[in-house]
Amino acid sequence: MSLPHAILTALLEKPSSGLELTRRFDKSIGYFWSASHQQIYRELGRLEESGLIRALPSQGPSRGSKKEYEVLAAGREELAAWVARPEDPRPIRDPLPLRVRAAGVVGREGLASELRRHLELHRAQLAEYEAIEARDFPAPETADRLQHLVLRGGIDLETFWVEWLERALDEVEGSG
Amino acid sequence: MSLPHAILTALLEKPSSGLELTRRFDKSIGYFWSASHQQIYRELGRLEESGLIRALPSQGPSRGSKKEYEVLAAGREELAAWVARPEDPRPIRDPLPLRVRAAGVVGREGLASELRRHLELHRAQLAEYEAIEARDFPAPETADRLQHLVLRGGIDLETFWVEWLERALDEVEGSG
DNA sequence: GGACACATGTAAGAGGTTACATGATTCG
DNA sequence: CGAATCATGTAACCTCTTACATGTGTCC
Repeated sequence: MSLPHAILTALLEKPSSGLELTRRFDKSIGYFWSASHQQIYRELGRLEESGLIRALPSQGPSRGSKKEYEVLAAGREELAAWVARPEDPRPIRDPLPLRVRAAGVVGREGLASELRRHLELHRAQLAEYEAIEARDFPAPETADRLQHLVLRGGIDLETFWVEWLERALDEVEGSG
Repeated sequence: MSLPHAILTALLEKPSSGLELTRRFDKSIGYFWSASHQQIYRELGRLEESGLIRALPSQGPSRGSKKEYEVLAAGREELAAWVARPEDPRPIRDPLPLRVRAAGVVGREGLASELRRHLELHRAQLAEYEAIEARDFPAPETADRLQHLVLRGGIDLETFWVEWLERALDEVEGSG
């Protein structure tokens, strides 16, 4: 039940249309959540129906023409409640370490190239985040500290992957 | 499409029943994948139907009595192919950093206690993994290097969370 | 035989992915 | 007006979660 809250947060930061939200999910929200446009449109419909957001007045048909949403008081309250609501960490599900383990059983053929490919992808993501940090959070800061904290999380998580993949490649190429 | 491959790996390491698999998923497989017993029984059925595994001969009804599975040649081949198959990293979805970001918009009420709770959970998980490492991988090793690598991944990932949560708590308690 | 752990299974529904459908706007 | 892009939406399907159902073996 996190997608609706991710959307509420994004809409509070700035009222937007579905496609704009989709793009923002690809960027900053995407540090820790992702969603396709199909998911977002469906969820916007549900949120509107439950009275947590509303579409800004506009004319024209529903298909094809832009529709902007803003958060209502009930939506802000729901989001504030969610921040404090106890919710356990999600179980982890990442196929890559699983594949490394499988390689230990059935052989390492083809593993190294996949590890290299993933390493490059994570390095690129890390570089992107670091560029964002340099641009948006220069110098000892005063504001937006929580948003910076989330970005640091993204950076540190990508750093973890890069380092783990480097070690994995050492192991696989060194002895395989 | 990773659950079937996780099961194939586990069954190759040791032929097992559904419940035994469930327990092993809670332990070592669980470093990077989790699954409920419902998922596992369903997937075992599918894998058997596709001819990748088979149930070891036994008598008795299907409900209530133990049923062990082993991997067939086709299953081993499928797993080896999966190790080498290009597959992009999964999009990240973690609600906790999202909640931190939401707190930046609607206020930090109740956030610190959730962060503390998660910090304790991750510290406990980290301690558990480190105990496993001390027990199963003492001294400069010779074998099981890939499995150790996966465990190190689990340890480093938990370490990331612990450090990020400590920083987050500093931020939230220090100024909030 | 009652309680309890062991063990397998069914069903409904939410969340996510993939593929496709359709209208509006802009630019050459 | 044709093509590309912007923009919203539908449908089918798969995975995962939650709740429940049912049978077996053991110990008292």
